[in-house]
Amino acid sequence: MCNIQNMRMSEGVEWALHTCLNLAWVEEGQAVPTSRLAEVYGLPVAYLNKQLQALVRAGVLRSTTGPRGGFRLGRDPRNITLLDIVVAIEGPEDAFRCQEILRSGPGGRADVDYRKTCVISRSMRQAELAWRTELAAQTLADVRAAVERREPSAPEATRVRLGVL
Amino acid sequence: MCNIQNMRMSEGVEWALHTCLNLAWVEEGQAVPTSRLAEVYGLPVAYLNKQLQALVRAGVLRSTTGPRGGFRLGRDPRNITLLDIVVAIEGPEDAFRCQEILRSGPGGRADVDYRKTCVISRSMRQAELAWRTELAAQTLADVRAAVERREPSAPEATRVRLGVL
DNA sequence: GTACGGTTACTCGGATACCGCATGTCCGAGTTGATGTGG
DNA sequence: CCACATCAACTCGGACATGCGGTATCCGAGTAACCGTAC
Repeated sequence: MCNIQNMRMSEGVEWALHTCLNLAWVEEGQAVPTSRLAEVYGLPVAYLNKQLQALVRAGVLRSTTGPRGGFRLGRDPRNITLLDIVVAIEGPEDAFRCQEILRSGPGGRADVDYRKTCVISRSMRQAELAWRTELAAQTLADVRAAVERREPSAPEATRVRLGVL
Repeated sequence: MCNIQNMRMSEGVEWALHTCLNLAWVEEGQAVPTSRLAEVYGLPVAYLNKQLQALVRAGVLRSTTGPRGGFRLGRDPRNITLLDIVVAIEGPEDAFRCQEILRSGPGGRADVDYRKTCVISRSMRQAELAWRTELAAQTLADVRAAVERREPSAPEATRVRLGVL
């Protein structure tokens, strides 16, 4: 009896992050199909496609159909934060959803927004805000630069692996 | 097609937080059974009991069986942080689980811990650390004091409602 | 050689199954308090 | 009146169902490139 598995982020987030990073090394105008992107890490093609669709809806990626089609970044990597990618996959909702159980409690009032007044709710929101702030501070360009600093061959190697160039 | 529901924290966390706060107003030595605690917010008794069991295992609460039995705080409210309660319910695992997909990627090595080297993984961990730090900074005593400041009648009202005193 | 139309192959996109975990429920073990009886 | 043994009720604790949402898959719509043909 060990419930050590709750509150798990979708594994699609990890796929999305790495895939976006790879796309950040592709020169502008080039599109890469899902099959190539999935091949890099041996991911299930159809499911990765589904995740990328969410990124397109969020504006992080742009898609093109037909031959030579595929995905590319939707805007400059300096304007794409890690939070953008996480939110695109996981949704904008907080992990902690205040159900406002105080309303069912003693002296609960229907006209009060307990999400704002409840001390506990405020603390939880504040913590999540710190998390979001941290993620929003890191752009895709930052991550790309950090990786290049350690592995200068990464850009070239990635382009070759993706079949562009 | 709107997946706006992922990464949800168990609703039991909210129950646990409010219940622990209520118990923080009970004078030491008194135990309150699940039925009373659930009654306050109209929660399902058996399921709340299950959550409280997790808190007992974590040392946040102590339990007593038999008549006059029930739950009480396991230690001083100043030594119980919101993080303690959240971890007790959700488990110690991070929300973002690095699957180390880099290992399956180009040049992936079996002897490397990508949880530490992967730049993306590090960023995600750093963000979660900020979240944890924020939660660990708030003790149950802090929350109790904050509520009392706004509603001075809360301690007495809670004790009455719980049937103690 | 060039322009154009048809064909083909390739891509994304959303609709559709499957499965695991969180949710919800139940009954049994243990303990305490009460009660009745005997001294 | 007091001590003790028995009884009964109450509590937690873990084992057992269930439903929903994430995971995984598939096929169809649309498009761009290619190729062959005609000029």
